[in-house]
Amino acid sequence: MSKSNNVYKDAFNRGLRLLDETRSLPSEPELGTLLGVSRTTVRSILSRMEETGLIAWNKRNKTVLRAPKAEDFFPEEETDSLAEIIERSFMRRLLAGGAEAGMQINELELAREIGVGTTSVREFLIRFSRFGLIEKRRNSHWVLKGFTRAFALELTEIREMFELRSAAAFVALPQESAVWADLDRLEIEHRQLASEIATRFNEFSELDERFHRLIHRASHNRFIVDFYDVIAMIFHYHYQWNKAQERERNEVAVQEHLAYIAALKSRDPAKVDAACRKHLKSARQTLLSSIPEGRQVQPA
Amino acid sequence: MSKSNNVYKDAFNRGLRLLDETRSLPSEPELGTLLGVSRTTVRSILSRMEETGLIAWNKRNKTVLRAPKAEDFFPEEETDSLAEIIERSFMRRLLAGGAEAGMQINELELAREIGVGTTSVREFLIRFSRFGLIEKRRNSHWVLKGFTRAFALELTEIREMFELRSAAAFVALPQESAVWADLDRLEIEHRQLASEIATRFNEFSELDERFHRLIHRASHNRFIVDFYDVIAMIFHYHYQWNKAQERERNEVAVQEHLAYIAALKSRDPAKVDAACRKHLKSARQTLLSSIPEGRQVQPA
DNA sequence: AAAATGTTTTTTCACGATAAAAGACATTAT
DNA sequence: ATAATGTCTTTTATCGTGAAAAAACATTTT
Repeated sequence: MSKSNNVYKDAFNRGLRLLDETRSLPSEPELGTLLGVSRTTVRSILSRMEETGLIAWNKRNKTVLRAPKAEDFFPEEETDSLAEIIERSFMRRLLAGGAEAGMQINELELAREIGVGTTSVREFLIRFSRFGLIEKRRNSHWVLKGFTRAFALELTEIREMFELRSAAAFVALPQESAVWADLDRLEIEHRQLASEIATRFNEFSELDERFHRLIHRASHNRFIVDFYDVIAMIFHYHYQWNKAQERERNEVAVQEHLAYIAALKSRDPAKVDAACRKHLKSARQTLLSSIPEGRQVQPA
Repeated sequence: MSKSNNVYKDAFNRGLRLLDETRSLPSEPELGTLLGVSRTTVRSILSRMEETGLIAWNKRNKTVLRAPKAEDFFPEEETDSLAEIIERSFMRRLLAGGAEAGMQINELELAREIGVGTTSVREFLIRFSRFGLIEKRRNSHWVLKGFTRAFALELTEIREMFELRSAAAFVALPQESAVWADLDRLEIEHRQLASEIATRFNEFSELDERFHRLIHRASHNRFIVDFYDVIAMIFHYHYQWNKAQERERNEVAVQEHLAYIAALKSRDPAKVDAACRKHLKSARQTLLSSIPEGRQVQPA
């Protein structure tokens, strides 16, 4: 098996959802941009849709014959890219098992365990190394640095520098800038979420990421924008493993975001700075409190 | 050819230089740590040294028979790792030829041109992507973002944030910290270089890197420390291609460093901040002035 | 002529295989 | 008993290969 066709399968599944909405599908190039794949893949998708009786396909005519059923979809797990599979496996090991700092990482073993080639694992590790959790010994193995308190502190230090600067840049943007409309939309979403927080609290992390990315983008600095990938990754896995007080935490965070948004809209740098600092401080606390390890010195 | 033995060749060359200094070589493990390679490689080296009559080797006895001659060394170009070869080729193309932003990068073409496998090129590009000069399109090619004025500004913005913070952390280090001795040593090297600047000006960039890395390390933040790799890489290639006023530039920079060092030694945060800002400002100017592109708007 | 479809070529992604290098284990020397 | 040497095993670095996917080119349709 030299390359899985997950791109095709994933696009096919997404393509199925389009069938509900229309009587006939658009042109191949159009479908390509819509699904984010090449025409080659679009044609494979259309072929299968024809074969399984979903559409009648004759050149430009792609008539929808029936609505897709559950069995028309490819199974979810077949639509993931290898990189995603490796990342999940790796993070599970890292967060679940004994992920002690200093432990060495074996490419071959990882590859065998996950059931993939070594090249894919190597490439994953190289990409992953920018998160600062692993490090390569020249001509030798990788070393796990560990998801430690030190790591969290270093991460949040940079985060705070970058976000304060981005927030300051944000308020300096002209009124015509599209970000203000984006911010208004996010504010509405926040208010909706706040009013239904009891049931929808688990939707917060996605909203959180979008909100912070919007702010970081105002820096117009690729290094700042890219750094948010590190934060997002950590928070993503962190929240999957630490569900303690999730509802309460998110409830607080939503309110902080609303205050932050209000400060941004006031365009008063001092208010923004204060609201931003307040939110970042509690975000830091949340992260730190989930990392045990901070062996307190016992008072004598 | 599945893997070049450049590790062996490079270590062999370095091993040859040890022969000048002693009458007999130390134990295999000791040589291993000295040369930074495994015992396996050490033994290959010793074998060859024996074969070519450089040493007599019998178990623990490794007697030096003669001094190494020029022809004993492996050619320099055979000691480079593939990654170094690829990086150089890539940077040459990027800085020399038409490196227009938006241009797409072709893995296969690059691999063919350099004469290496695609895997190595892929891995290089992934590693290189953290420098912010290229970007991957999902399931598709890489895109060159270009070494533009915008890039230089974004880079220096982060550099300045990080270095100011590191310098502030530096002065807060206790007197017992080893960094103060390191700083003293660097100061001496700076003074020596300053006094012979007319002939040794090209040695500055190496000293520059060591100095700034020392300061960044005081941040105790892996993201700050790692970011210096980006700066070092850019400056490294930048200086290879822009030799205009090299002597004058370096002369100024050495003096700025000395003032900066004096400020650090004074342990006065305000002075440090001022000296740091001054130096970073001129470093930024130097970098910016070498990037043409800043198409001036012609006065009407 | 512009945009779609049909066809062919090229590139990316991922694998297994192999030599270099590291590492582990067994044996011998101080 | 410790530390070296000798030997064997495992892992890393790199390549060539082939299928998936993209891209380029040619042809047809509106």
